[in-house]
Amino acid sequence: MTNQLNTTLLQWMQVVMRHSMRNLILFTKDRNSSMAMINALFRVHYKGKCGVSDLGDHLGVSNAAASQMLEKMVQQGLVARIEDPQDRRNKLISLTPEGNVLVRESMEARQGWLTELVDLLSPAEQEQIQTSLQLLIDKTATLDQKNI
Amino acid sequence: MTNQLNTTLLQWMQVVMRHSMRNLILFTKDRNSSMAMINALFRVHYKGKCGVSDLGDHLGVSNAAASQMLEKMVQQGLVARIEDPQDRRNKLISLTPEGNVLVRESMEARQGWLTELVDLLSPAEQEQIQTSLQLLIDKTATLDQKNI
DNA sequence: CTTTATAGTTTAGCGCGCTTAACTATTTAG
DNA sequence: CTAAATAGTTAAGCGCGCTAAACTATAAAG
Repeated sequence: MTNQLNTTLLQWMQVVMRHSMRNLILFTKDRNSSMAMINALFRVHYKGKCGVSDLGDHLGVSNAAASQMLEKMVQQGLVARIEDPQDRRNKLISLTPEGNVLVRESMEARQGWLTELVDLLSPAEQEQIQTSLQLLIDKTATLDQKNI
Repeated sequence: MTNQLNTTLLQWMQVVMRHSMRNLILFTKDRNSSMAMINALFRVHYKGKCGVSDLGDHLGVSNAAASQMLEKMVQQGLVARIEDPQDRRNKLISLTPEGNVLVRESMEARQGWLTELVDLLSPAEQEQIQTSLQLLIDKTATLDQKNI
């Protein structure tokens, strides 16, 4: 808990936050989007198909709000909303190609400083960090499998 | 640009995003705050004293909007707003102790999964990652000094 | 000094996103 | 077959945060 790596991770998150958050906010403004929409896109991107209320729960809003937001996103062509053949009360939300593009672009919008950062590192340093991050990514994946 | 580390960093950012963003959104709701406020707090936390319009520029809103937001934050006791003795047209925004607490808590709100993640790592792995992240943090600091 | 520029505040008005509540459609339970 | 439960949509209303514009106060320039 008072682990040293924990502290370092938190510091690193602060650095990431400081550099990326502003870009993300400006990005959502630029694209007539919102934090909630981007977050929903990421959720669908990761989970695959989602229900309307499921997304609402995830964002901490009512299913009415989620339904309204998704209607907008459908009109913008970011997601598809099709009836679940198994249970026709459900709607399955999935990403369209445009939605996938927006997910990628929202990442790239925050990425600018990262390429500058990488340029400051020697090849050896890059390789070491590469290995470390890959480890974190893999371990997070196993963590996620437990927690659904 | 098509660097491998770059790709990995982007992947890692995606992981961080997926796990932290929802918590942050829920955190701002819980505290009667907003992404803009949290972002402003982080800016002041990092830069020290800021002007009103400076913060508005940073968030991509008018100085009127910034002034209104800061008025709210002053009332909430998150920031102090004092006249610059050097140029009395300026107001200097700084964090109060409460503001500092909120910065820290907003980090901790996103941290939950990180401690779980660390628990999955062996001491050797932890040390390697620790070193790598510290390197990233240090290099970012030198990067920031150039870009003000 | 007077003029112009700069920093911030205040006000009015507008649009957006949320909630509640009523409604439709489908499925499950009795 | 009817009643209850579940998933989603729609409509009305409300509050919040934004902008534009007018305003105050201070500083810099002519």
